[in-house]
Amino acid sequence: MVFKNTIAAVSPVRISAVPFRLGRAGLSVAVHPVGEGGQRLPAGVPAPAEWLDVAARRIVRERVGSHEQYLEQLYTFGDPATEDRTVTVSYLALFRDHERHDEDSAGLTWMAAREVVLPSEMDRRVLDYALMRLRAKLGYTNIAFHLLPPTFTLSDLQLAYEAVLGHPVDKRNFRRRMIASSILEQLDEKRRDGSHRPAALYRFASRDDREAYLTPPWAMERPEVVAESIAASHDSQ
Amino acid sequence: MVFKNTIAAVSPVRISAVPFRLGRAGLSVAVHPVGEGGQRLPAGVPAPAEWLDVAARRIVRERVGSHEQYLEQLYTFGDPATEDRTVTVSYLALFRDHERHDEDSAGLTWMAAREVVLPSEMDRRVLDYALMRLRAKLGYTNIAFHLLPPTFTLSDLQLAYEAVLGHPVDKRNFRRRMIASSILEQLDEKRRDGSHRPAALYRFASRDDREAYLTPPWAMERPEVVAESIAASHDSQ
DNA sequence: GCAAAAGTGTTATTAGTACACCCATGC
DNA sequence: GCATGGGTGTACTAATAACACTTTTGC
Repeated sequence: MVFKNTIAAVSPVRISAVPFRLGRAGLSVAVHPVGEGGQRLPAGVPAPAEWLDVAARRIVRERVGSHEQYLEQLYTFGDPATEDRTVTVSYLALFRDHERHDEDSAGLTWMAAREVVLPSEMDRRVLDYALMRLRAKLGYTNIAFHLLPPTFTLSDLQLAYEAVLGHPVDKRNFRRRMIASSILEQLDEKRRDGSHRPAALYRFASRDDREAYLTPPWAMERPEVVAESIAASHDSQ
Repeated sequence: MVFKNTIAAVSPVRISAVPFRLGRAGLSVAVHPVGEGGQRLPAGVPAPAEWLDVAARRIVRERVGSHEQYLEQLYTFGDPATEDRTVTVSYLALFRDHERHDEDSAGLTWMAAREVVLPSEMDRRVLDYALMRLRAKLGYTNIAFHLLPPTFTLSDLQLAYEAVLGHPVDKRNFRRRMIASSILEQLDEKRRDGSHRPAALYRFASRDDREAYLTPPWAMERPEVVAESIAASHDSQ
């Protein structure tokens, strides 16, 4: 007997995003103010014939008013508490602080992550998970770069790590690790911005992030790489 | 202006699972035969008022005919190729070989992973990703245990790793690492199963998997502190 | 006694951690 | 000349990787 993959029921599908950036106040999230001092995460609905990841990108850009530097699907929640069996697909989005943001493009504001108050249980779950993933990924990917401008100093980079992690890291060990990783490329210019020694400027040496792990290669759009990696995962016996 | 999180459209939501177990032929997948030598991954639809993870568990148990040892959500795909905008939520499921499986409970059969032929593009994506995640997780979690019976020898465990990874690992380093991790507990009994020295039997010392996210040591500080800091970053100031 | 799998240590290399002072600049 | 952040090295410890022989059993 062969089972039919029958599709019987339908559910509303919702996309919910956590847009992060690094501001003067540290790690910030873009939220919609709602009610008395509460906020809600930006969300939306995919259009017909639209991949979820494409829909997420569109929704994030519409709401935030600028282009994200990084987008990653997190987790999908089915909430039985909702009458209509809403399914929420959550995304993490990273922005550069220096990019122009139409602050009020959609009633959206950037708030320090620790000051956000989310009345929605689902929103809290999504934010918690996004933060956890972001922190974890600092350790084994170059994800932090997506929060920084194209050129930056090692101190900038370290501050980014500390802002996300929530605790200080050792300067010498940090710099050694970063330089050893050889994803940084030192520029000739230096940045002079105060009464102190100028800081060397860096940029990323390579475009291809190795966020390989949790993000499937085909979920990121790099056709050639995708094919190879999928092939390899079967061959390697 | 405050944006409404309007839920306008609905989509069929489908759950697709990759049930793995370790058999004599190495890593096997449970599939439905379909067409001429092709297969399809087991799939189903969530019921009303059912969490996705609960639905996935139910579907996997119905199809495979026994209880999975481990279940994890993988990725959610919106396939614009389907007329009705089907959304597929994919899951990884691990089974113990020795459990009784109603082989034909739903026309389902276990096949060596490398021999599976999936006509569906979506099915191939899901299987590829499941395998990638399973392999990656071997390295930093005790996920392999869910593929083994309650008691096992170190050789069993090593064979499990090798079957999933697809390459041999060093016996002495493997045993040292496993024992050092102190998640194993040696039993008094030994297993005699051939004309050779009997092997010591082990079981898992703890129930709680630490699939703790890939948290690098230097991002960690002390465990409690991290927990606090995650909490703190949400509690409104 | 021999086949078959279990079990066991050492060495070399690499990665991580802790820690404190001098350097270049603007004012 | 002093305040400010930029930049540097060393010693200790822990983790990883490579590598081959002895032990216990069934027959």
